[in-house]
Amino acid sequence: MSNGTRRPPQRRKRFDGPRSQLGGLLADLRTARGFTLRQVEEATGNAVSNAYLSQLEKGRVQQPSPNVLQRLAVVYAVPYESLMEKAGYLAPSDGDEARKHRRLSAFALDDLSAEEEAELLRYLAFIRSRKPAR
Amino acid sequence: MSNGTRRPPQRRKRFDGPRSQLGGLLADLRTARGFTLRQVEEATGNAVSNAYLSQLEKGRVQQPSPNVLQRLAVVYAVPYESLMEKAGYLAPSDGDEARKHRRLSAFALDDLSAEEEAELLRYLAFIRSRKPAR
DNA sequence: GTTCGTTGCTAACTATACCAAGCATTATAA
DNA sequence: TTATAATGCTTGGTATAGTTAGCAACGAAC
Repeated sequence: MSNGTRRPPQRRKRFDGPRSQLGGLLADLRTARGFTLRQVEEATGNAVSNAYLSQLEKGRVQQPSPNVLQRLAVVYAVPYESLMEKAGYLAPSDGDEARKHRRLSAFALDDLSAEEEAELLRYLAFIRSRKPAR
Repeated sequence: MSNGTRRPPQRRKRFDGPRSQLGGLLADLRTARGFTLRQVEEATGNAVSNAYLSQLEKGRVQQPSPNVLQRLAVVYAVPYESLMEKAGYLAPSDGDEARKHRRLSAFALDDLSAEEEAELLRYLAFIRSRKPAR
């Protein structure tokens, strides 16, 4: 009752081998932002259940529908197309449109692919995990 | 055998899903080009069966997968996006959203310290150096 | 007439996306 | 300790996308 601020339990990370591309990406995006499965579920307006999101991240779903991908793209603030591509929808056949310029200028975050962003965020989380919380 | 349970001789219009805009569009596209269901099936490399195409045109399928839509878009020589839109995948409104999305919104950039930014930049360069230019 | 051959269409079935409910674990509070 | 809450994850089930096999109606040739 008394509103003690609980801290989320930390789960041990398991290394279950090579993750599916989309699953790993989604997991990285979520954890890098510090969201829980249920937070994402709510952020999508209950359009994506936490159970299903878990299955997605574990690579147990082959081809999630674009509806789901779009919701997640909004929540994670990544381009919809990159998720579609990872899901195997957008043919990588010399895709010209999805292939966007990469400037590589100063902090060209606009040009980050979702993959790169996920890696960066993961790395940032790693950096910060070594320092006391602010 | 085959006693009285015959189907009505007249092919009558079943009023099932008149509001399936996608179905009507697909039917129009096909008939306008003089294709038969089986011709389209073959034109898609047997990726879309004639039976399923019939269901699509009759509006019996709610949301065909993008794979199917892309195949049909190629066969009918129409933009993929229009079929996606008709299928209800791409949001019709939202104005000119698709161009550039805001990125990293959840992970405020101003939250980065100078050291963190520098480290991320170096890491980004490292990431990109490992991948051949796309 | 009776065969073919083609048309659109449907029934029956399989595969799987997706959810509701719950479980195991961890952490905090009493 | 025990209770409560929050986490990731699994299980059982339902809805539906998509296929294979086939049917009835229409011709054209025999």
